[in-house]
Amino acid sequence: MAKRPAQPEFDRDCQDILTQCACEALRRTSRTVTSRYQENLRAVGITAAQLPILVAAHLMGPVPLSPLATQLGMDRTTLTRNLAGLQEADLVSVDPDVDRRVRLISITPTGRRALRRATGAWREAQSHVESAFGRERMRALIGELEALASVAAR
Amino acid sequence: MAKRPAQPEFDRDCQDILTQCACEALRRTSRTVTSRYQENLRAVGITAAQLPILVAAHLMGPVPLSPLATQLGMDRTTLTRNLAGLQEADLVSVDPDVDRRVRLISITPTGRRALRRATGAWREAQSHVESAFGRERMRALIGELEALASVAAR
DNA sequence: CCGCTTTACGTGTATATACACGCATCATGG
DNA sequence: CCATGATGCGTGTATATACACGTAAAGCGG
Repeated sequence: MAKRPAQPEFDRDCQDILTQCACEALRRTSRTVTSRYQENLRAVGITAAQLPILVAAHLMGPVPLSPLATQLGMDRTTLTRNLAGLQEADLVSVDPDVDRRVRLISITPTGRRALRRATGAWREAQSHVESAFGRERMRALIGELEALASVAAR
Repeated sequence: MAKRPAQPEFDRDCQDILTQCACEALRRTSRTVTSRYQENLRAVGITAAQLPILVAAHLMGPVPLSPLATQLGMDRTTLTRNLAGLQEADLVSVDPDVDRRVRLISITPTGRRALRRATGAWREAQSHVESAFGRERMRALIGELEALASVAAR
């Protein structure tokens, strides 16, 4: 029986999805790198997703949920869910605002102590990666990631 | 009362975690870019995480689960869970091997048809990003991501 | 052939992510 | 004031991710 006509376009797309797709490359690298950092954070008892939330809560003081989510580039509802765990562990507090629609996020004293230990663990992981990959090279890469995010943002 | 002694190291780390951390930059960009691609794939009925699995199953023929997970740079158990949905939708099949420990993954005819429609939707998203970000620039970025993943891999 | 190790995999559990939908509160024009 | 639209959030649901642990099968030395 005769073979189907070749569809070089389709085959090329399939290859490209594994080797040239920005989404897939990001997701894959994200998985791998997250594991590395998370390994260090495990001893501190916080996750790779919680660390930036804790930091932002520390730096932005009492801040409404939505601006915090925007700052972190994550969905508002994702932040709501992630905050539940941090609140449970008494690392952040969620308080009412004068505007009663708003919930103000802030870091707690316990959270600040955890953050101090976390930054140490984080710097270890960061240093390892910087050493192996190159400090300036990583700065450049992160700059490109920000640029790509800007392009992809709506 | 006297202010606590400044801890410039801690404050710098906090800033760095938001602006210089490879993990956070990757996770954030990954979220944003995934949304963009997923938006296009929605019409096809598959997710951004499912697409590379479908492609790899297509290209690697009947392949054991673990090598497939390695190829995709994801945890073996994550792939198991993700395959459940694809199997449910009859896009991939999971069959026994002569070695009865092994489960062989392959794409189904239905999966191949879905993949054809998906590649079209994917190329649209990919083209948009390439246009806005620069084709060669994106190639370079993806190369750097692969290099970083190699560094972070154990 | 048998016991031990190694390999390939699934499951329980926990967290992460985000869309669709709905609710309460605020602001504003009349 | 008050109706109406805009704003800020939570919840239901579905998927994604991976660690810890357990199980079955294969390999292997004796």
